[in-house]
Order: sequence, then structure tokens, then C-alpha cells
Amino acid sequence: MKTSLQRIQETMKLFKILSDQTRLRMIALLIEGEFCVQEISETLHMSQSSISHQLKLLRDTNVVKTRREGKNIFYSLKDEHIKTIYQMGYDHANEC
Amino acid sequence: MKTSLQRIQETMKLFKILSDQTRLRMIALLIEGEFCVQEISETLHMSQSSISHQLKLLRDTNVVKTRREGKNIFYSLKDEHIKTIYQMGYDHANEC
DNA sequence: ATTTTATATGATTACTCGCTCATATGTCAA
DNA sequence: TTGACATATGAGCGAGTAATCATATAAAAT
Repeated sequence: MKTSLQRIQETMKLFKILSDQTRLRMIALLIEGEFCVQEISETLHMSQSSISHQLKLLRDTNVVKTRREGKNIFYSLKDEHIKTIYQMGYDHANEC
Repeated sequence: MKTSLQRIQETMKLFKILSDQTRLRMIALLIEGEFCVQEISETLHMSQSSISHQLKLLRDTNVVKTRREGKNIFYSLKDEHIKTIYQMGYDHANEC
């Protein structure tokens, strides 16, 4: 049985994942489909290392899943939840 | 005309506001109604100063509005948007 | 087997952010 | 107008975090 405070902590963690520009850009990209690390890195114009670090965060919080294909590892959104919340936040933040 | 990156920045700012436990507890409280600073302070068991600092952030980002009544200043949610997003995040974070 | 390519990860650093303390501002009462 | 109460705010500190650099792991190619 979770306490009210624990539930708010879970909520906080979810929003924290979404409160970074790099991660949001990744999510926005992954909404479009499945991409490997170097594709993400090139698309966002960021180093392979920082992309990998952020992807690890998204993996650890169950936002994305991976699939290996040879040397490449392909990332995609784990489910539609994050997509829904992202789009809702996006719309609200930009409708004014 | 906003660029795609600017829109993501706006989205990031919105989620950033929601990515703190104290602010989430405040929002959860203000969903219930209108409260003055000391009421919020007592309810959350936090100092008047930290509450005021966080309320300033919520004011500056148009999440809450204020109303003075004598020595007290009453805070309430500015619109239903934040409430909707908060509840969606809350539900998603806690449904598993 | 060695090299090349793709990805992951530990350590370091610079920066951000939330709390606390002290103090300022504002309102009302005596 | 002085004091008490309510709120706001600036400075400083400590904790967390995102990018970088260097290096490790893993798969494929030669």
C-alpha cells in the first residue's frame, strides 16, 4: 500500500524524466519510430556519449526499450503512455 | 513564429515546474481549493520561506494566481490545465 | 587475431536548484 | 506610530545533474 507522499514521488519522477530538453527531443524523435544511437546522435547534433547516458536514464525508467541488430542497438518507446503525456504537455505549453 | 526547438523548450519548462515534490504537493493541495501561505506551510510541514519561494516560481510561470485579503494572500490554480496534466501524470505514474 | 565500428559507462566538472537564514515589505491593531 | 503578524526576497550552501573525456565492452569485417 503506497502512501500519498509516495504517489507524489512517483509522479515527480515521471515529470523529472520529461523535464530535460535532450530527453524531450529524443522522445519526440522516438514517437516517429525506431532509431539507433548514432541516428539519434546525428539527428540531435549531440555526442554519442551524452546520447547514451540519456538513453540509459530512459531505459532505467522504462520509457524506452531496445533491440539489438548486429552492431546497432535500436531504441523505441516502450508504450504509448509517455507519448500521450508528452503531447499533452507540448500542446498545453504551446497553445497560448 | 516559434521554432520546433523553442516549442520543446516551452514543454520542458512546463514539465520542470511539475518535477519537484514540494510544488507537486502544493498543486495537489490547490486542486482542493484556495489557501493562504501559512495554511500551505502548515499543511506541507515546511517553512514559510521555502513555501514562498516555490509559490513565486508557480506565480512566475502562470500556474497560480493570488488574491489579497487583509494580511493574508490566498493562492489558487490559475486554470484547469495544470490540474489536468498533474492528474494525468499522477495516474500514469501510479497505475502500474 | 587484429582492427574497425557501435554502444556503454566511470570520473570529473560546471551548472542548476531547493532549502535555510536573515531581512525587507506590507497590513492591521492598539 | 509602534508593534505584531503575514508574506516576499536576497545571499549562501549543499545536493543533484548533464555534458565531456577517457576508456571499456561487444559485434562484425579483414
